[in-house]
Amino acid sequence: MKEIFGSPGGSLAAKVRTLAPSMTRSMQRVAEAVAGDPAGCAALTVTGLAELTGTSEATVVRTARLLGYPGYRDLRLALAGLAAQQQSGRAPAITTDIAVDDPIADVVAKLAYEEQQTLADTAAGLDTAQLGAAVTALVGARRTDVYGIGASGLVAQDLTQKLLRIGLIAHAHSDPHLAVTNAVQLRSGDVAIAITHSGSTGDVIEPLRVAFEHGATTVAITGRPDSPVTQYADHVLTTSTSRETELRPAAMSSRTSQLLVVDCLFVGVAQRTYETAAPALAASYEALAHRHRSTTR
Amino acid sequence: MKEIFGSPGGSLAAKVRTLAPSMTRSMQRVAEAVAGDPAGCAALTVTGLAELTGTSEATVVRTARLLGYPGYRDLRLALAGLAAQQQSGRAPAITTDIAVDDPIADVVAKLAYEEQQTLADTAAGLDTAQLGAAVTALVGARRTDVYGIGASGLVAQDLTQKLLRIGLIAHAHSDPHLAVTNAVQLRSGDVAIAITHSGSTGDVIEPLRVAFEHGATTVAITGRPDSPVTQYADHVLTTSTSRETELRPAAMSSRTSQLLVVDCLFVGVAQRTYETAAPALAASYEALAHRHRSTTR
DNA sequence: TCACCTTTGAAAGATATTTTCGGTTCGGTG
DNA sequence: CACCGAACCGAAAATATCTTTCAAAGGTGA
Repeated sequence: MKEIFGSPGGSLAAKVRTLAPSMTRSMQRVAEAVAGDPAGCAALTVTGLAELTGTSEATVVRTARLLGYPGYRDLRLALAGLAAQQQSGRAPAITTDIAVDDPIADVVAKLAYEEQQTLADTAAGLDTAQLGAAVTALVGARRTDVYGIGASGLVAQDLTQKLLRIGLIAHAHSDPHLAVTNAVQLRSGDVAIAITHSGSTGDVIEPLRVAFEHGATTVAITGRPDSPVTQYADHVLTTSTSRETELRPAAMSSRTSQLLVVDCLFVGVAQRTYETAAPALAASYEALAHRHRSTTR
Repeated sequence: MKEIFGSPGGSLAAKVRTLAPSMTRSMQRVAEAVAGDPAGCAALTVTGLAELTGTSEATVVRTARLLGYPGYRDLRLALAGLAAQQQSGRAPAITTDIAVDDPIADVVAKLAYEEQQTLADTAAGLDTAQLGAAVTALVGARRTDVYGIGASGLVAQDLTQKLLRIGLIAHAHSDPHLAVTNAVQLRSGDVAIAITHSGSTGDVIEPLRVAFEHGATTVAITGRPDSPVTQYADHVLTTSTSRETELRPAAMSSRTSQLLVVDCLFVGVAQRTYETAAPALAASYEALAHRHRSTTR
């Protein structure tokens, strides 16, 4: 029963134990060092390992051979692999909240992890039928107004910027008065989108209501599918709500979630209007090129 | 279309993407080979890899250096580690680009996956020392100016909003003239942050340069660590660059990446100023409460 | 077009690995 | 106790691999 080396993680230590009896004293010293600290040994050259174990290069090579490798070089590569595996094994230790005294590296890891989680949740919870309907509405719209305030306002602008780039007519409003004033102009065939995490931001609901009553197709992007904003929404796109912690305000994850939804809308629209969207994207890219100092070689 | 990139090999693929622009043609060939097949390349000697990529040993070594290793030997060890990880680790999860005729559900899944990847890459590539230094500068700053244009402008605003919420004095500028005008006011102890994916946006570099020359501590958040903007930056925070596809403009992933960096800055600052930040966050939360109708139906 | 700078690979130089080979140790034997 | 042979070991030579140098090729801007 011979095993294929390379795949099993702990096979090296086992192999050392098995073969130890047939090893000479100095070879055992080498094997021991290797089994004891794969990562450390992977960083050493033959000479280094020979010195560490108080033996010679020749012995190290002999040991490597006995362990089944063509030479020390290959043993070393295997050790590096082993070390990496070991390391990755103890990676998922980032389940706790961010603490005040977390080192900065942990903060990065935890934030990244949490945002990834948020994305996964959002994708899983998004109703693709509603999304498709919203895309259809956008594609056929004469004009599109997007309402959002605070952090959601930035998302609204993001969506607007993107839609403009593919030739749609879109405006973002963060001023409630102007938003309502503009909403009055909307009529059937137009689209109004409200972005609010809580779903209860009056300043955003109001323009959506007006748009709704004027016959526009209305979309709500919210984390609360049962909130007030949805009563005026033809289509509701639900963002995920992750628990809020003291150092990580809800705004952070809701933003991530909202942006994913907005990206989906954008790509959906771009797909459906590919004929015009593709050249438009290319054109806007071109137009920006001269704003960048040329650094490309 | 082009090649079907397998699952990205950890952060190496990301590093390759980030550094690709600053590579010469033949170095790119090498980098591509390495990123595409870490396991295969780990089995090759310098000469072998040089032949495989149709280049010379010298070029291979140069590439290894650029990727951050002292030489090819070390790159090779890293590759072996990567290969082992990849093999034992999770399923390949191969993704193809978003196609024009992808059903909407696929679009959601692919976008979510790619953004998650972007987050992981960003976290892996972020220099925590630089991040820590930037946080320290922010904590001690009299005032902070943030420059960003287009999509990056929204990120700038996001950062500003957050910093304001914990009591720091911060302004976002997307008007180049006003940005410069304000930059002149900055002096030692102040902080200026430039956000630009390409690193070559003149309108953002200019105010940073002015701030730099007036003695402010300057930070650049960019996807191109070797771009012009970095010459005026005391601290450089690198965002990840994922490959751009027709339906997924670079702006999308760079935004995700930038936001993570910005969040890290924010949380870092909040940690260090916990005594004042915590009540400030609570207060702003309170202040908003009455803007939300309490109707949870 | 020319001058200048970048990129590149061939080959020299430096390291690391493998092999060779002779000395040493140890156990047995006369 | 001296001797012998086999296994063990490491110094150093031989080889393979990696790194550096340098000059030619290729490109760029004036």
